[in-house]
Amino acid sequence: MSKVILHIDLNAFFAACEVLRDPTLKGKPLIVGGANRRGIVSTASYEARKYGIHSAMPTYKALRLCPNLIIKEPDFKLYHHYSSLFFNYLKDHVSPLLEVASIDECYIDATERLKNNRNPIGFIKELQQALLQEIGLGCSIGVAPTKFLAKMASNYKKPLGITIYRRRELANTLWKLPINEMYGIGKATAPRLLALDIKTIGDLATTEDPEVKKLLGKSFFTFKEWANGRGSDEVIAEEEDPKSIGHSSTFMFDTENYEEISALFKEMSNSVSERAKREGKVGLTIQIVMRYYNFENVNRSVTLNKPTNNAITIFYEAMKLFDKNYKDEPLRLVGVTLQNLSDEGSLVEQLSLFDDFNEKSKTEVIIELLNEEYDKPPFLRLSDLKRDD
DNA sequence: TCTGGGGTCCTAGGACCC
DNA sequence: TCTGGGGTCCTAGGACCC
Repeated sequence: MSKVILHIDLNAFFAACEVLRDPTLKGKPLIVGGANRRGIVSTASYEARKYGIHSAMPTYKALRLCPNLIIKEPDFKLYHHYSSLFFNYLKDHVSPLLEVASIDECYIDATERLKNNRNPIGFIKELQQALLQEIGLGCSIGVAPTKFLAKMASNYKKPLGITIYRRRELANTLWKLPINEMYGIGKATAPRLLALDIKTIGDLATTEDPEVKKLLGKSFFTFKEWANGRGSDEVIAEEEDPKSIGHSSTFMFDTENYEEISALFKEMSNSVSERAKREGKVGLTIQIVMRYYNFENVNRSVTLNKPTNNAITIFYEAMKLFDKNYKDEPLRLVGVTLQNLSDEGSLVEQLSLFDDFNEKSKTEVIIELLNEEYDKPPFLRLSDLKRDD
């Protein structure tokens, strides 16, 4: 028995929130994004899109396209507020069987809710209107028997679209779309599929070409199932535990300055620690990312003996990774991520505090204490001190 | 004046164990 | 002599999504 899955996607969500806070912005070209020299557009209002402005475009380019563009720096507290209103409204009025897909989109299993409804499309139209009138948010809704099809359907018409994908009509609907519009196929894979003569989603749905299988690996079967209407229809209401907690930041200007770099590592480590503590998580693995001036990314990670969310430990391990791996070239971004997360206070974490002193060399502990005491970026490199003496 | 920041998942090689 | 094969963990890189 087929289910009725809805995918609901808020239109230009961040920009819409800004308009709700300041109604004088309504109808004006507006973006939410970075306002500094390295900022990019996160969301463009539909008025701004008329100028050719779109997400991921550098802000200075957007400004060139539309000199009287209004720029708002992101305010995630505001967005989370409206996001919660949106999800709660849907849980109350459609079904609690709601899966959050991101801050501005979700899946709902509406099978039960629509079972005895003689006019399900009418219900969905009214829902869309109600979200607009009562919360002030426009959305596009996809209706289909699987999550993938619902997602593709909501994407088909924006803003304020309602699109239905039925299994028996796929060959005349979904399959006609160009391959780059398929969820999961991005800018690296699309051209390679085109080179293998896979031009549409229908081409992928029906191919058995071994070259295509080789290119997509395990995903080949997943994508084929999706495109043929046999993807998952399980809407999972529980929110999942985060698998990693990370922060990264781009320098205003590329830098090779050790003090500047370590100061940013410290700031990122502190943010990671704070958030991990707030969420009651500890992590076993600490990863850093260094992005060089030429966009080359280098990741390095280390797995500890015991999980942590301590700011000093995270910072210290991050700097050790940095010292060991940094090649003296200008950096544009650094980041710190805590991985391999578990719940704080779980058994694994209850190991003796004395382990700190057994597992670390005296030098390491001294550096930690110094940094703790003065609460400033440690301009000490580990190699500046002699080990274990 | 090129290109943010938050994530998840997959692949592939090497270490290590049995 | 000069060599197996499976499983798991760790690490690094990359694709993709919002």
